[in-house]
Amino acid sequence: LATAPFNRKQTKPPGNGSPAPDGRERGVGLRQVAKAAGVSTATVSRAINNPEAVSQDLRERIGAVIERLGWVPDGAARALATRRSFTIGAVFPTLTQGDFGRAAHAIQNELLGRGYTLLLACSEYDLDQEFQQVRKFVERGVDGLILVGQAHHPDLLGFLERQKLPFIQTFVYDPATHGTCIGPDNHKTLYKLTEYLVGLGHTRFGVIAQSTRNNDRSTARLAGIRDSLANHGLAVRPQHLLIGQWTIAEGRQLFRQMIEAEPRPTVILCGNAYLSVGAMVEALSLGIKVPEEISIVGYDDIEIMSHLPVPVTTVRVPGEDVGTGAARWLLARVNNQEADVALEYEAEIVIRASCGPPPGGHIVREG
Amino acid sequence: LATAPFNRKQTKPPGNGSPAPDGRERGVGLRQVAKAAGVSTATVSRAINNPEAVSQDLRERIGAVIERLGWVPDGAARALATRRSFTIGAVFPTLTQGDFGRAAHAIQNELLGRGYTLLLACSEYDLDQEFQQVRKFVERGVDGLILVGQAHHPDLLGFLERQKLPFIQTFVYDPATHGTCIGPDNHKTLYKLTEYLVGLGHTRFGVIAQSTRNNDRSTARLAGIRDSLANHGLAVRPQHLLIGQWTIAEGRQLFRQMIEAEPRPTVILCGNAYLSVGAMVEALSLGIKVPEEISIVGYDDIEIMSHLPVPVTTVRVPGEDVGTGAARWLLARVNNQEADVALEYEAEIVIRASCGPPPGGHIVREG
DNA sequence: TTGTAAGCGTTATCAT
DNA sequence: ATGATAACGCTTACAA
Repeated sequence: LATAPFNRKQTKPPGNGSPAPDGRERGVGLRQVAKAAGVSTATVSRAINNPEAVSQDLRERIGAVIERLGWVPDGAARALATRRSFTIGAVFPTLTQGDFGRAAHAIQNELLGRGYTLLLACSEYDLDQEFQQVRKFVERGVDGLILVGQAHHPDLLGFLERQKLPFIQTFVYDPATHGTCIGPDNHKTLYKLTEYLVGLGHTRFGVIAQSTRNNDRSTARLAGIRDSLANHGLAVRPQHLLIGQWTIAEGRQLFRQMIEAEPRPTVILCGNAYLSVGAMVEALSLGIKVPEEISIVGYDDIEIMSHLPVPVTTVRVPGEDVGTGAARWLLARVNNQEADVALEYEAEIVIRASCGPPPGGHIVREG
Repeated sequence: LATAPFNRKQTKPPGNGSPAPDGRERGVGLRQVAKAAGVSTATVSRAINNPEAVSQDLRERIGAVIERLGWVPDGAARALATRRSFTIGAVFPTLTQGDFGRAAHAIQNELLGRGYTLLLACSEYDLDQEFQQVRKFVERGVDGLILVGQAHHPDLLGFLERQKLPFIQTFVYDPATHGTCIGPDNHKTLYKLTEYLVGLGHTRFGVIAQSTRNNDRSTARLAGIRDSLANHGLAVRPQHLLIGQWTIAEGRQLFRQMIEAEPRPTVILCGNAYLSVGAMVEALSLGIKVPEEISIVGYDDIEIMSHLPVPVTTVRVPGEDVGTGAARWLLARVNNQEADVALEYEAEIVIRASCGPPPGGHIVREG
């Protein structure tokens, strides 16, 4: 039935062929340009996509006509014909967080320079929403996809697999999954940071973490802390593990809660910049001396952290580099080229005044 | 020549017609779905775009097949056929500034709920870059465009005009251009704010403004300040007008410069949140009492401003509302409907501890 | 309600 | 170097 062939070309209404089927004056298109320049559509197409293949003379004439008519090529038609959209999609949990904003910027710059457009969306840390955004992007025909982290909707990766869509997961690096991720090794980073703090003599660690629900990076960081502490026979007490989101207000409130715990921790590790700023600000307003009475460290570096009365020690994730690297790597994949990009980006521990030895503590170094 | 008709349909290579031209197994498409469901492509198309027009039976069968085959409709083809992309483009100067970030979020939510996708780009306050981004968006076939401010590349508006592309300019409202803009009236807002400060008794106004180059909102705000002051026979002294960008570091530096001016201003108006935070932080670190010795006010409200030891008085622009309104208004235009949206959004003056009467000053009230 | 087939505005493959 | 024309994958009259 529906598979039957049908070749009755004669059925076509009279005046036909390819160009200008009837008298309708649609907006300017390739055909109008071609006609006005007295050449074929193929030549105009070549003139813009592969100028060298067209004679100097024609190239100029066509350029002039395009200018005069104000023609803008139709991306949809082009995408349909080439099966490529020259578009890359990126889904971030949020854009208002320091390193994501920096990365988005870097990605856009990198893509722009190579003729690609970036489609940007926010998932608000919601896996379903992320999946939905990704589907949208796939429908829009993106040539590649940039995601954050490795925790996704259970169907997401399979979906991308079936669509044969190149993608890269950013802000994560795990040797075990080399080739799919780009960013810092979250576990290693917090392991190092914790080692440093243990080295200062700290023994009671408070953690104000971002929720690990739908956030594998947060999970990895927590594991890094735990593994380091375990090395020294230490652990985070239950009452010293608090969960927050991304506001200064929460940071303040959780800090207050933390210092009332028994025993009081000697240092507080915060899951992101806002929580740490909140903790710092609250300490200030309570008149608690940092780092003399308690040390505070953050994660991610936003400008205010270095301008507070007691600047906050933190981890600086090279968001720009991660973004640029992700874009480069992805474009290489999209074009079946070899990608010459680093996949692991070391996060830097930025030591500022907010951490020191524990109160009454003594430096204990392994060795 | 190129205008000659050509009707030699017979030239076509053998096996043709419309569907499955040859044996190639391309990815799943509408045709594969139709074939698998034993219906025509038209029916499948209707089943997804206009389900009511298809019998219950078929609708379910088709849905199952789509699911099984994992078909994702091709947006480019759809856009080509419908002449619509269900895509809206937005170009912001930056995303890392409070109100823009909020607006972007709001726009995205509004669009998502109505089946549109948002394309987001940053111009970095550069008019050429803005124009370039807009051109890209037009090529991508956006159905509408969201811009910030009224200052654009000289050819931009004409370009949009010729493309007959609906657009709206956000974060500006000027009764003179009603119908093209949505946001607060920048002139009015700073006029009001200045009146308030004059009312507190201030006479020497320092201004740390954002550059007015390529920034009509900044220009309007400056004019608002000047007009209000003129009403009282006052003016901003040249040495009291400093220009910055958007970093806390600059705010600090310019604050230092400002308080060394002769005479010292009694109040400093900052062009954005970061400059005001910088000023506040610098005052703190210099031990200058705010507001006793000098008052500080900002523009735009970011969380940290209310958490500093002396919270900063500022103007809160309803970025979410502006974004939502802009999206609604634009979609209405795109669909030739009446837009039932407010175009002026009053900015709110958020009074906090950072401003008070001038040192040794007395309250002077007009009237 | 369902099917047929003509576009949508490009690109790309052939010829010439 | 240039021209003719068949796709590209979908929507949508129009027909049945």
